[in-house]
Amino acid sequence: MSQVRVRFAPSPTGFFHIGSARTALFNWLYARHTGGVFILRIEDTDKERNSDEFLRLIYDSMRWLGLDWDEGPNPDGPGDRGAFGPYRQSQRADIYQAHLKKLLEAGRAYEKDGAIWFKLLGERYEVFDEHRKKTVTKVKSPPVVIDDQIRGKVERMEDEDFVIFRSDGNPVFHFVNVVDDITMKVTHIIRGEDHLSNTSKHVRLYEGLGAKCPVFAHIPLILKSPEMGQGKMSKRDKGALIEEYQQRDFLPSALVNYLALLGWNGGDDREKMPLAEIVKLFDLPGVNQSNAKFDVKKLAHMNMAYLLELPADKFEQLARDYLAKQKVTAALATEAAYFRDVMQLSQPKIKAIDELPAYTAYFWSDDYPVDDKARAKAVGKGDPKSRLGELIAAMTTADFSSDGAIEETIKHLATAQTLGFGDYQAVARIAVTGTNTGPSITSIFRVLGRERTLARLKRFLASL
RNA sequence: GCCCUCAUCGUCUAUCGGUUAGGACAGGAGAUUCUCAAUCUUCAAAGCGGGGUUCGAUUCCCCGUGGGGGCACCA
Repeated sequence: MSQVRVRFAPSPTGFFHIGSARTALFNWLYARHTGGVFILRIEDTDKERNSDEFLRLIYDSMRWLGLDWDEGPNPDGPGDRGAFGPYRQSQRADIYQAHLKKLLEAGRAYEKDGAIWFKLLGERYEVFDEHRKKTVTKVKSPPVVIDDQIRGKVERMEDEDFVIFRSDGNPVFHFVNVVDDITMKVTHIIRGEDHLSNTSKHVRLYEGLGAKCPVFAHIPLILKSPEMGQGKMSKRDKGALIEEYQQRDFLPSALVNYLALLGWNGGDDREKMPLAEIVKLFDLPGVNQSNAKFDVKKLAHMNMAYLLELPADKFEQLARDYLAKQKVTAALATEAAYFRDVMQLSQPKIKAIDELPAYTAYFWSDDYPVDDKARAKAVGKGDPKSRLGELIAAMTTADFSSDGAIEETIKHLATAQTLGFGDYQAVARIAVTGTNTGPSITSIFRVLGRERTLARLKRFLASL
């Protein structure tokens, strides 16, 4: 069998969202699985709504997700890669004209009301359409049968001629889509189920143009999560844009893994899988038929799982970039070793990189926010003044070289006062971090060092 | 309104006629522990309804119901 050629064909008329990303991913996975070709085609025939900004966003999002294309526009400059270009519809006008000419000559297209219509084969009759409140011309023809790789056989009646060139001279989606797929030799069309009803038109166009139909595979749609409401996920929904996850520095590998699982499974219970494994297992029969609701929580969990196993130096770099982006300059100004220590404490504790600025604030400056509720709670029980006093005394001479040493010192102190470690931990934590959450108090002491730890403990004691 | 499509825990899903209906996220409880996470153990949680077919249906068929999509000189 000849090589698989699939395409992802977005139009730069809006933000790049989760649904588009998943369609792109499934096409990419199928190409990689079969050793085929993945084509990126830009459907920018709608001049009114196109923008370069959105085009840029498509390139950026695709590259961020790691969905590299074998053929398509060159995102970094003019020109294309691939032998079947150009890959932007706005540059293919002559190709559409040539195909239109073919249809015209074959008597399969005609002009009416300034537009050009595709002519279906069969006996014509007039009927009044109640819903549209007008008389329409119908054509008697056998139903179109689509043999869909995911849906099975789908029958649909296509019984009205339809416009292929608007009166302004521009071709419509159905026409350019089919012409491009023919001329780019696309073998498998993997796209959202929202196109299933259009497919009968496309099949007729293939026939009209004397081309063989590709294999169709209509994948289920991604719906809003229950919190978002009802219906198909749209660009307006919160959490629907790829850009958002990119800005929050989610790990693309986690997002890709999550997206792959939305409507597909590899046949067993495994969910978290390396991309290579997904590529190996991915196939069209493994794709579900029912729509899936997007679950932000599960995505967050996936991201955490990937974050946890990230090599420390990668995490550190990611953190540095994010903190720079968020203009947390105090963090970037710290010594490399100190920065690394803080990151080592943070990596196992946070779920996403964007928690980092708040999670680590007290490491960068002595002027950090204090959680009043946590403060009241920590100070409200026992004898915080005495505990702080004892702690200051003990820490003045303590060994700060390891967590264990600090822990020993505090435990020793606690035993001497017939108290527990916790009696010191709570008040120490609020004193040096301003919060009641975070890494272990011993490691916070160690990383902050004796000077800062003592200064903060004293400052807090004085405020009581 | 017409056409297409889908239907298992709250959510994502496994099961390809015979299972104590499994896993994951979220939720509850517990363990661990210096807090919070993580981790481990554990609990609760599902076959939309009605007809068939069959010795036997979550699984196959039909009818409802419900969800989703499409019906443009948008893509």
